[in-house]
Amino acid sequence: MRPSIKEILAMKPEEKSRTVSGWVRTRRDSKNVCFFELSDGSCLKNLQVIVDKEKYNPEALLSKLTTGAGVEVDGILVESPGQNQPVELQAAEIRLLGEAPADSYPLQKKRHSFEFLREIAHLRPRTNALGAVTRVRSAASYAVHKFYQERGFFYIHTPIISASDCEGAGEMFQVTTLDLNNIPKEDGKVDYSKDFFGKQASLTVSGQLEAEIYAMSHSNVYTFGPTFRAENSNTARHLAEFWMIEPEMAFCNLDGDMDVAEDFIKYVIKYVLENCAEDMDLFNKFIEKGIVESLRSVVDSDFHRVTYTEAVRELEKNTGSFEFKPSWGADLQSEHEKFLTEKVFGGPVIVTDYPKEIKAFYMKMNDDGKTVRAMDVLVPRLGEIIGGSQREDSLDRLTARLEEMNLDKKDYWWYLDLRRYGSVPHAGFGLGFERLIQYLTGMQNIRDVIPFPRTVHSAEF
RNA sequence: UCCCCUGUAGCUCAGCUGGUAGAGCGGGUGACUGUUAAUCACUAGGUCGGCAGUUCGAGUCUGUCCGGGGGAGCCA
Repeated sequence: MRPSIKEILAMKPEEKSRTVSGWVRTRRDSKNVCFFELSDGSCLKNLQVIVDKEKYNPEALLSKLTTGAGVEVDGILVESPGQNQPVELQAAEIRLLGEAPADSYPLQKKRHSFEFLREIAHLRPRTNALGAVTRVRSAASYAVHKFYQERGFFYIHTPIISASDCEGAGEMFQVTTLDLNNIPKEDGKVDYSKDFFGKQASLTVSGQLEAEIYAMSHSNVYTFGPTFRAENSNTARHLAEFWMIEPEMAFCNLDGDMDVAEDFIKYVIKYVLENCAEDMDLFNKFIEKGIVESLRSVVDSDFHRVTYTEAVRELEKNTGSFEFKPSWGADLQSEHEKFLTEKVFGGPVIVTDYPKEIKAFYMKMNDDGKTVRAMDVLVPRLGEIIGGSQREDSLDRLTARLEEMNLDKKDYWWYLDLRRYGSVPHAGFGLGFERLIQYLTGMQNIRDVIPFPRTVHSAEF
């Protein structure tokens, strides 16, 4: 393989000729020289190529070196007299591989709005910002695996298609091979015995319950895969298809859960700051001023930890600044979460021990009988980035909770078996990967941190 | 799903109380000490989101549909 532009930019000037390939980002022309910059996506910076027209002047070809064109250049890497780059390529021969006619190519050498770029998601990774997001997302993915693998966690592939009917974490996308124009029915209801799986099936909304199975055999496990929610939500932080990381730890209580969550977020931040410095600099300058400094301080300080009850008490001191009055028993509003992270604590906050009524059936009950061992990690700008809990490991209490919430025990037979055989304390959480990328980059809309966003009424590309 | 804002040139927008359209950038052409958001000059681009209505006259007012954005809820 030919060296990437990232590698070439780190090289010293050399005598022999080399070949560089990439796409033209910008061109500047004057009488005797022509400059154009090449990108191959390997880094934010471009390689400047200079054509000395007195030595080499393929006029017809130069006019086609417009933004977006794919080219191959033979030349010598020389020291650059310019200010912005240590080296540049002195072109000896240029081959146009694929032109990009300037009168129709949508990307121009100017700033574009993210809204516009979303409409051309097939071309937007060629821009500086989206290109940087792409590299940061890749680095963060690697850091996720690295963090868990270094700690002896096993990566579990939980199913994408779920027929277990007990996830209940949100509206689900149904998966079917039935002919929707001619649905088989029995007693007026859909006859799912005729469907592919012989029962109703959906895309997963969480891998947690299956991850718990493996936590009960391999102690520490994690999942990292796509997740689907058919909610009709229309915000800058929701997707119908998103990626979620869900660790699950046996012999672990809520405190251990919080420790892992905090270490995990800090680890990924640190990894990205160290390995994507150039891209982070772009976000720091143009997307969210000061983000690098604020992320650094997050790495160097402890997350604040408060109980739900304490948080509500804190909010009640400032009732005046809210549209919705905080009150014990009600879920925290977005404005409350923002207030806690941005005004009260000025950084990430972990809120624990929520009222059982506003949390899922599987969370471990506290001795007070009113609250559960839940925790949400809230961060500035975004709000909730992690939701987790210690799981109820008592068969009796879990059964009682199912009954209280009118859920059918039969649907949870294998989940209850985990409490019937060798049940031990365990805990875990779910982290929305795109929200983490938003947090890292400062990108305001979640649709711009995933290559192909799926949202209500939108599944283009 | 609810509330608010918005839809004018390829892009980002201006267009006051109704009189059939402008800028910057981008494109093209030319000029130009090696430029780097290059610079300078000239130039071509628009059934003003769709439909219907009020009016002598609608980009501008009304209704409606479609698209986009922000906030809320649901959550990760």
